[in-house]
Amino acid sequence: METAPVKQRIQLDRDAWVQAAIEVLAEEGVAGLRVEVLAKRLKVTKGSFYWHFQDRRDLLLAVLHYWKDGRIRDIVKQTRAQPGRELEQIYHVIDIYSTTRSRRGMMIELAVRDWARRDPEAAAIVAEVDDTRLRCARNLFLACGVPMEEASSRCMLLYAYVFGLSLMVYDRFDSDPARLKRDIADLIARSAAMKTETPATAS
Amino acid sequence: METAPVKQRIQLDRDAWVQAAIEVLAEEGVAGLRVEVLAKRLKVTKGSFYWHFQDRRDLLLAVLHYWKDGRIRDIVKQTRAQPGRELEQIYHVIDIYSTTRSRRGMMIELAVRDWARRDPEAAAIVAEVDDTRLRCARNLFLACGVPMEEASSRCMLLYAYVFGLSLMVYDRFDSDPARLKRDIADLIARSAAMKTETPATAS
DNA sequence: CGGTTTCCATACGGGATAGTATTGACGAAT
DNA sequence: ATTCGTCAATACTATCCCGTATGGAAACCG
Repeated sequence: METAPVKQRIQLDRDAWVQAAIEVLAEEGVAGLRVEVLAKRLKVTKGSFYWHFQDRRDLLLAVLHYWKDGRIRDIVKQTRAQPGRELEQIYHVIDIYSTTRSRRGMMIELAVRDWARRDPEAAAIVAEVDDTRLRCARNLFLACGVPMEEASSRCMLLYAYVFGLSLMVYDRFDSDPARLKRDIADLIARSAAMKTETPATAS
Repeated sequence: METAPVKQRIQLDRDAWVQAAIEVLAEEGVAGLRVEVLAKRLKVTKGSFYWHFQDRRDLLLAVLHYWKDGRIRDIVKQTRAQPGRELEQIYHVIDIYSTTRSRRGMMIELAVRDWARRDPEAAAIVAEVDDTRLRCARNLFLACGVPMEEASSRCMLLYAYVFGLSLMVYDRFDSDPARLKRDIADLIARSAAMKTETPATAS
């Protein structure tokens, strides 16, 4: 399980810093992502950090690109459906984002998006990810027989919903959040234009 | 237009600080809300601040409550419809939040929600606001003849959508965002259970 | 084995910020 | 006019943090 028999280093590399940075990002947001804090977490000093990175900004950009690559990899995987099971896959995508299961991923997602509201470079990365996501999801709708414009509307609604949902605090509102989410998934996914009428609710 | 003929003070009071704080909050987020920065913006020094507030936390809580009151006031106003025009009002609510017109308000909204992700007190405030909003919006759906559970789903979808939308960067995705938003509004507002079939798209 | 490279520790300067303590200015009441 | 209460300026301490400079240890190379 060693990375390489020759040249095994127990030392930190750029990637280790980026990984830890993403952890902090999820917990504290970009504002809490300080190099000395990060160094303490990795049990080294800044001396190490400034060896691997030019400055703080350098780390932030690395985090951004690391996140982007991971997201896009996941997206294409999640939106690849066996022919005929596209609707099922749509439900699956909604489910992935709206459950507490992927809490960590959503925390990172929200931290990056908040970051992007004030940082053009982060905004550009989010734009790429969103574009990919929307196109992939739209293809699923198209494969279900939904016309282009409606497919666009529905996939946009889908992603806006899942991100917005994790910004809300709705404990007091509904006693059965599971039912709520199921019904909302139907509102998003079910189109009159669809081939399948009563889809097996992919759970 | 004077506040009071007697006792007019040109000096700062708590409220002036809170107002300015919300301005900074919109621009920089909670993390950027520092007392010295705020003081500079108001052209005074911290000496003034610590007279009006116990500490930074004191200001933050004041901001939170000020925001809550304003939100709830707006919500009840926005969701009050003349009988028979409830559907129109639903479209209006969607419109309010999804246009760039109310950009400032949305920036504050997002800043508070990001804040709430790490601060229990902020989360409690957001919970109150969300609960009020959801119930008010649900009443609109109910008034349209939509059954309870569907009304719950649709109003939740409504708010999650508008917040999520302002987190996304979709410039490249669609060439006609106006049409997109219109169609999505239809997906959210239009129910099979509705009395009115083809509502005049309140623009 | 000695030199070189790689990675990290330490020490330092400088800036931003929270909070306190003290003083000062100004208007209002007596 | 004197006094008092209100609000703000100044000065100071203590942190936290970025970035740099420099030295040191361990691995690697010849």
